[in-house]
Amino acid sequence: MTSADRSFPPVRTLIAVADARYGGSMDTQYIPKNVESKWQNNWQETQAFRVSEDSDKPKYYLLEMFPYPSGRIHMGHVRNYAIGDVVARFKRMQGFNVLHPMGWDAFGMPAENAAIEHGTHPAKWTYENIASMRTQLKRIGLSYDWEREFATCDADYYRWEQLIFLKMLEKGLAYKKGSSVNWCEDCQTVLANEQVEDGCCWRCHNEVEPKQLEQWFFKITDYADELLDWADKLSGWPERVLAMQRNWIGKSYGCEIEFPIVNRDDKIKVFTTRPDTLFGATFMSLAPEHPLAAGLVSDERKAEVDAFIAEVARQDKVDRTSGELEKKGVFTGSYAVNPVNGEEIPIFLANFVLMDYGTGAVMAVPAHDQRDFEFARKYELPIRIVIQPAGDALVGSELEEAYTGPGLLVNSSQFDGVENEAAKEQIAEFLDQRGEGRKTINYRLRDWGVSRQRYWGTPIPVVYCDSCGIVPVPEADLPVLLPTDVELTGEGGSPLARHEEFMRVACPKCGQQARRESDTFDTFVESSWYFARYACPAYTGGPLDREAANYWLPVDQYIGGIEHAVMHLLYARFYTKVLRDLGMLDVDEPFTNLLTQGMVCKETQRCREHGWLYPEEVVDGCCTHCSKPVELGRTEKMSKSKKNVIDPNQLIDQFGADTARLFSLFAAPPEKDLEWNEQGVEGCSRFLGRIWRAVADNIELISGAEIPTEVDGEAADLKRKIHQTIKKVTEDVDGRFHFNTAIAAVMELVNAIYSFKSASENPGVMREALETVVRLLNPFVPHICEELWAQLGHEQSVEVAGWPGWDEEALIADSVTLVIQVNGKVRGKISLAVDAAREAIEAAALKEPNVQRFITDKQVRKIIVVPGRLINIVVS
RNA sequence: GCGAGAGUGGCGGAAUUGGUAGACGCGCUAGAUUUAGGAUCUAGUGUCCCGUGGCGUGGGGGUUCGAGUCCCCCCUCUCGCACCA
Repeated sequence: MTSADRSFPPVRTLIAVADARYGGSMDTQYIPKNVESKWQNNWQETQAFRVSEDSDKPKYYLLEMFPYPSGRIHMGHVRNYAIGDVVARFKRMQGFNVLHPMGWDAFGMPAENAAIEHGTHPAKWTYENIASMRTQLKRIGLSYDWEREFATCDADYYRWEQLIFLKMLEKGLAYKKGSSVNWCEDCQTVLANEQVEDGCCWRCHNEVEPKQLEQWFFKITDYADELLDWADKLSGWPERVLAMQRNWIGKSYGCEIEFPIVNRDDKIKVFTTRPDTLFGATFMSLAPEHPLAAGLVSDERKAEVDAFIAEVARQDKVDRTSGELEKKGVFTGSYAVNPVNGEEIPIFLANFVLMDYGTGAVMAVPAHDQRDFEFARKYELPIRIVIQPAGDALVGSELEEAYTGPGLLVNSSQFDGVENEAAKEQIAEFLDQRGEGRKTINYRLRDWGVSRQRYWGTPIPVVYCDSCGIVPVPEADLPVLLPTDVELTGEGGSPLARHEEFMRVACPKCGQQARRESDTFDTFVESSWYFARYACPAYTGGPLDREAANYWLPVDQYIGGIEHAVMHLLYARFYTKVLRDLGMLDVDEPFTNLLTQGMVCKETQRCREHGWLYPEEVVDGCCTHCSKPVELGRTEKMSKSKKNVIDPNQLIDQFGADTARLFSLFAAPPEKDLEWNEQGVEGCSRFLGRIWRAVADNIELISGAEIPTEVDGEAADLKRKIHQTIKKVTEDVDGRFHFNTAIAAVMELVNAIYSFKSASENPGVMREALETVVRLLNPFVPHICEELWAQLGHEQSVEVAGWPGWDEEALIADSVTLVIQVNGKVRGKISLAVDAAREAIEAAALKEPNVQRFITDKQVRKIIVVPGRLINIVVS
């Protein structure tokens, strides 16, 4: 790739303009406050970041995960949006038509809780928070197209979500069923499986309990295979996110086998991935909640079994699935028949069998499954070897642990001697022919439960009629508006259910009095398609203007936190495929590239008497309340509870947005955790002051200077450094997101500017150096760069000037320093002409006095010359 | 247990294909300037005896002229999943 295609604008004419605007002088002191408000106003007035589809430039859609409008931005937001803004500004300077929108994930519980606590209406609370956060975001100087902003609680947004739901209902992708769901008593609502972490609510960490309820579900399981297959094609995603999603989908190949129950006209279905071990099944284990469990219990065993069921029910889900739990069970008194050998095996209930995986029933093969093995030993059940590893002869009674490796089948009648992998197929085939089983694929993934028993969300647009049953709200009647006059007390279930006027509705089908659905959607539904709506936020003809959506989508780069690896990112992928299949969109996947940024961390500080302390409560290592020395704690994610937080607003007041951005980008690469450090912030502030002074000190000197193409001596070195820096920064930013090293490279260039002694003889090169610094840093610290660019005499925004290209010619040095090694150890350095012949290089290296010391009296066996780098003299 | 990633100065972090380990910043030391400064500038700063030099990227082995980087074994840490049948 060559460069220099974007040459610097003719300097003299622009200087005249600059003189007119600035009178040829500039403040010697950098005052961020003045600079930043000036340029923020300028961007707003000129609508600098507005985009539309009608452009000759290639499109680039950059998106950061939109925030929940809590009312205050935190450092995590600053980091996330600073990273995004670098990419947006960089791509724009590179000549892309960049869509960079922002909006609000505005439905959700905090608004409702605020209403319950303080009596403010969720809508008022939310929109006021949005207004305040918008102001805060604008202070960071982010280059959003604010014209596209929307909040998901806008009826103009959620009405289309309701329409998509109706279409999903038509296609059978949305359905209602009664089942055991995850109930969070604290949040007074149901949660999807993805939203339960270690048995606790992802939001409030309260323990989740099972509850039998009728709920709406989205058929994400229909897309399990596609979601899984595409996980292999998303090369722009971090491997760990894909791994988490694959894991969550949990596809496993196996066999469903039916075991008739002795003396009953019923069968128990089990799922197994090991049909090859079927002849080794010596008992069966059922989940205590299994629907057949109660019916299987003989009278004399009833008391014992009931006690066991009650005991398991008392255990919470965390313990139940911990793996540490002792395997326990109880015999039901009933027997099942192994379909392949007619053997009658006892049926147990076991605490480790989960109702929500597979069929809730397991054929137990103790010889070849560790859990069954432990269970069998405890209850003295037979252990029968059916797979023998090569060169070994296992004996069931002598086994110390289950054998799960490969081998040949034994004790398996007609399958004896078959290799076990092949036997999986053969036994499945055998069962299938006899109608006793079939090959199946089992998924861990469950359908997405989307009903929420809360007020502040999108109303689910259906009506319940005594005669007609579930009736969808006709499209023409959308939106089903969320009523504003509700009473929020936090008690007595969903507030909507108590709202008579909302609930009472005529059945759209028969006209009889009916009632509305009082549940609202999970707020993850809104965030599953907002990125598509940004393509056409004002479109009134449907959820998506297909043309606009197809122009912008997919999102080229998505940036956000890892905490959404499974929830939001899986739902958004699912929704994209649904929208595609509904004919609203033509893309398969929403996000081509994903960057998951690390957390913002800070050291914690604690006073023995006053507990955790905010940074401002500590002066000279002592607590401001009691003057006792403060204990330093671990570096942890910034959180209010540990008080190790930095308020972005205060930070910007003190140092300016550019410094806040610069530190967020410089202190660590984006995907790693960032450790906040006050002195590091000061260092960044100092660096900006250094650039400002470099321009101010030279502004008169370089006024009117042309950028030369041919220079020599020290000026040639500086010119080479300029172009090396352009190359380095371009390569670091473009696709690699190595912002920290890109900034370091510019710092080196600034250091070179300070060391440049012959500026007065070479004002043109000085100009080139300063202008390059400004252009390269613009994506990182745009306010100061816009200001300096104007001070340097340019009329238009530095973004218009574009991203600088490098000149390959300027990279070439006349001479090059080569390291001389003897046996791989550095013994000297020589400077030689770039085009020096190999013989000359070798000769020069051997002549070096210090090299001589290490090779005299030795035999030179070999000389390795790595052009431009080093010479290694091998001696013995 | 499975999966992903990491281990480099006092600290945050560099080293893109095997080629000068420690770029850049913080901190620290000294000097200059200043009424003073937590401002600015200059120089130094992995470690070991002063220096020529020796040692040094979690530990041990290997490949190579040459290894932070490649291969084998081991240790530690972080994150995710986990009685998944």
